[in-house]
Amino acid sequence: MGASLKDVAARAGVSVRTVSNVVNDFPMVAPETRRRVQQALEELRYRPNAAARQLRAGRSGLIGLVIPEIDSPYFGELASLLVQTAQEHAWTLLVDQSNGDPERERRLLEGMSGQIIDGLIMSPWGLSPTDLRRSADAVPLVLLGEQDAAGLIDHVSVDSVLAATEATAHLIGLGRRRIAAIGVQPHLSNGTAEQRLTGYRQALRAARVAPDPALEVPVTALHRAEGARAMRRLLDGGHAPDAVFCFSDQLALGALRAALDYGLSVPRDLAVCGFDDIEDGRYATPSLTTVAPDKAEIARQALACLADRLKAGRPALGAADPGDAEAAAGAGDAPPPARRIVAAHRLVVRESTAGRSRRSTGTDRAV
Amino acid sequence: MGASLKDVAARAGVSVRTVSNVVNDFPMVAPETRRRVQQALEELRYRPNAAARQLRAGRSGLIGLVIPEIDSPYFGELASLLVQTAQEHAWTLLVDQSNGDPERERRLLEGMSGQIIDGLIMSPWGLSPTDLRRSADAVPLVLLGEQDAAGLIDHVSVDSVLAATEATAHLIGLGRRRIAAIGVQPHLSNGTAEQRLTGYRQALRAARVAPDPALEVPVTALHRAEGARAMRRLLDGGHAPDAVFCFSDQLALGALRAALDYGLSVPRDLAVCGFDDIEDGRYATPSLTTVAPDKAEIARQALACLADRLKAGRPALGAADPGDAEAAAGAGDAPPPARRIVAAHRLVVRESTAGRSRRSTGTDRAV
DNA sequence: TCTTCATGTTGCAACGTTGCATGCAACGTT
DNA sequence: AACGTTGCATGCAACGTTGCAACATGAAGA
Repeated sequence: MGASLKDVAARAGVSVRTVSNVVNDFPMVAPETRRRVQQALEELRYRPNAAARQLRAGRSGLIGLVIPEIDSPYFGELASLLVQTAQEHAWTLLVDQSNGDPERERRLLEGMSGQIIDGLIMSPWGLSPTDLRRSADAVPLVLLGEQDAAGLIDHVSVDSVLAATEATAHLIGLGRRRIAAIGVQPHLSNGTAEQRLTGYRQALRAARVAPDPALEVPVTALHRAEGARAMRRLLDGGHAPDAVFCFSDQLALGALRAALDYGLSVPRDLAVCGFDDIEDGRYATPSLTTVAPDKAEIARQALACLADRLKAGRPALGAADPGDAEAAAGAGDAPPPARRIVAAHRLVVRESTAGRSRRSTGTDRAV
Repeated sequence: MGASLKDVAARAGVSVRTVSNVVNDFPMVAPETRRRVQQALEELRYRPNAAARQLRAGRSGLIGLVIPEIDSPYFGELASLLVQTAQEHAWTLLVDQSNGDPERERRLLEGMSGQIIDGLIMSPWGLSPTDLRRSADAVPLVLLGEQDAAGLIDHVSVDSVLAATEATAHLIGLGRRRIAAIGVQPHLSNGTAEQRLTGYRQALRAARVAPDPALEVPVTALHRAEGARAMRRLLDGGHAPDAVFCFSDQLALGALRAALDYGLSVPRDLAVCGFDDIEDGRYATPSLTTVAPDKAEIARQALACLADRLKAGRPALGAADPGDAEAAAGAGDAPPPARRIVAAHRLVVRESTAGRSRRSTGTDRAV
């Protein structure tokens, strides 16, 4: 255990309180005293004890992040942005992964909630918004993802229906008509797959392309292996499509690989479009057309939303500005309704759906 | 703020201490009392306050993890394994990223160290072992990576020199003689690139292949873009190699992409080998031969090492078994010297260096 | 000289938890 | 009847920090 305020006080010959005043940069300290205390602080390598601070102040500066998988590129990139953005709020991120397991999601939610962390950002796969609402009580919660939390919980996501419509319309615009959709996930609660399927169907209907149930392929996970399996199934089953919209880039990369294995040329024989804009897709051969959610905006909005809740929720212990405290208290009476924040997205067209030569500069972000 | 022991005690009509006894499953509580308390606990949805517990007990159950980038596949996979393995130790991981910036590494090290976290796992890029030793004091520290911490700090890594030798020997075994190395990083302190370069050179020497400085290409980062740039430089500069050993899979995937853009056939014209065994490499076209560090073992060993230090370092507050406390105290006298733990690795040969047909089942982990 | 004031400095209490020591019944033993 | 023993329950203190109120000190004003 390191040095405490008491140790420093003893060494500098002042009271504990004065040391605290120096540490916290309070004005009412004589220059000479401040100097002496600062020297003692350095000599003893004093570091404030976060646990004690939190116990007093009721906040820790820690934000929990629960995602299904840290090692999936999409969540990795998102987590990275969240960690970076959190630094701007002077927050540290406590990352845990649920593997999409509802039980584990609940345990993390209840275990972290109300404890140690000031707020929680979660991308649920297994729990429904109602479950989430019931389990989360103590701290503000912001969801990432498409689930319909209808006024129950704040959440941030892109408009997946619209994005899927645009992606599918893009494929239709290439003259494709047998467009498969890979990534249907009936068992998941988060609504992502549903919304993308809805968008896909809407685009087909709008273009008067007859839907074919055989072209809607379910998967059990969003990994490459599943994408490859789905594509093989399509090709083996005699349902060969001329384009495929995958609900994630990983699925698309797996599908791409399988198609190439079957001797297909992409995009000539098969156009491939993904979703997420992960880095791998930019350097795949051919590079992958995809829907790019504005991940930086998602991170920014999620944290901003949490910041708002924190400001409103707690009576601002020791608020410096009385006017501000007033406003916070006023907002605190009627907890503001849950927000639904929609982040931007754009369709990034690359080689896997373009007519361009394969011998191009390659990526839209080449160095 | 949630309910405290005091609230529960008031409701159950017992003392605070008794509630604590129930919460902690102490035996000396009458069944009837226990029942009453438990009911009160549930009614008030009591959750123990971690800050207060830590303040008392001196430990938090939190382990810090500082890695350069969460979104790089290698560190993502490693972080994922660490989080999972940490669960077995009943630890939660606090993840932060340094971007390899020495200043930021130092800040994280000092800021986290001694505070809130019980231990720290770090993969330094910018700080030298000496710097690290100076900054880290309060909590046990385990390094991940190749740097030579010579007895200063515990660390876990694969034998990069040996692995690089094997990889290069594999390329030589294919009959290749103009073997490039992509990934030299003169400015980094972590020793990874140096060791892999050493291994590469050793293999060349052992096979009596004349080294060519023009084939050793530096990079400024381990990303795909840099790999592509390096490969273009090799091909444009008239130093066309017939094989390339990249110090990371990401570099290899970038190099692969650039080679394909130049119309080369891989592996016919150019054999490509990477390092890390990230998932992308398994599904690339062609799939990527690589050195696979045993990441699960790295995670396991790092946490086990930390667990040892924790057991030895602190006098086991309230040790249940006196014999055990004795042993811990005995070990505590002379802090055991820093350990160097070497994790296993293996060379995974895939399409990018094999003579196999391109139309294969693809990956060595196909589903 | 006595109040008023500004400027520094300090003691006390409390945040929620748990180790330790003690309290207090009811019981069986001498 | 006095005693130790056992089974439960409780009070006190402390972990390190900070809000609050109070305290000194000296200078300015009445």
